[in-house]
Amino acid sequence: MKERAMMENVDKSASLMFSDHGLSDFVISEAEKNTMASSLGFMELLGFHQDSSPSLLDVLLQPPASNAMDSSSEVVNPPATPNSSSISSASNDGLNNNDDEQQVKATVDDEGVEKQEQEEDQKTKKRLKAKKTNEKRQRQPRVAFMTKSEVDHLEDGYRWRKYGQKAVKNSPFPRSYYRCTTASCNVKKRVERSVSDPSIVVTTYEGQHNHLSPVMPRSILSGVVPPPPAGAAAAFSAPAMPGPSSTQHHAHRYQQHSYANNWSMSSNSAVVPSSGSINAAVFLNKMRFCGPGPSHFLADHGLLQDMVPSHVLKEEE
DNA sequence: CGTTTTTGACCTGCGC
DNA sequence: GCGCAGGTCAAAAACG
Repeated sequence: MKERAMMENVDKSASLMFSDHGLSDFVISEAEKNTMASSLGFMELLGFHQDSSPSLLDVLLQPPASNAMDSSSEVVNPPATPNSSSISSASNDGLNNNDDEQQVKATVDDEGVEKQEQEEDQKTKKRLKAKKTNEKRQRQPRVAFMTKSEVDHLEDGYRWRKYGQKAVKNSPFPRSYYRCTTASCNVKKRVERSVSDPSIVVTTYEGQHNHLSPVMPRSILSGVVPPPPAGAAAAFSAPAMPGPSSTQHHAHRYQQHSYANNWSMSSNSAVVPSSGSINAAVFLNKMRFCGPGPSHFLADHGLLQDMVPSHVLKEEE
């Protein structure tokens, strides 16, 4: 049932993507902008677009402080997730009332408690040390895209390990945090559902894979794949179709996604037609060729055949 | 039994 | 300084 509904939605879907690779000229609808802003915390994008101030590249490459978070609104929706209780950190009152109990424990098991405290201290110090050594946590350029999908975690050819989930302000849907499971690869991605259209999954990649996709089909790996371009789009340096691997159980629910009917890419003017029938993995595979210059674009080797120039799309409308 | 997910706690940065 | 929201950690639970 749900799947059929999905299929019906596919063609009229308006998913969208933006990257830091030459997207200074990117065009999205008002509704999409709102969705993006609320879903991703890229509030700056709105201003950026309307004022035609700095390019998206500039926005995304800004120092962490400016675009890392969205803390603008004051409305707090009750999170609809089981772990929402994590927000209750402010309510220490009840805990403090246990002072008596704690004192008794202290007299009975003084040493144990002390040990525990010491351990916790050490843990905290460890954390602080680790963070100090990293100094200002460097935030990598990010790439976000929206995909119409029933499943939250879209298969993109890489293996991800979930390391966190948070309730998102103004959204009933939680945001999940994933890290690439490959050692020494610190690519992360965030996955959340769009507030305005729950059938849309917003995936934000951060960082750059330093390895090939573990489930990359040979046909894609061989020859066609040049070294990944620098920057966030390389996070998808070798995305794979959700092929006949162990990931197929995801794949069968992984709809054919269409992409923004208004999506453009700087001078390349590439737009994925809304009637397109490529899925996210293929789309990402295309993206990796959309580097700084036209040469990247032309390096498509046919993979971009279902992208059409924006003017063509407009004529069709 | 190894790997992944869940989830409460904690940290950081920002705005007021 | 405080509160809030985003992001991360890590122990425990769940899973294959």
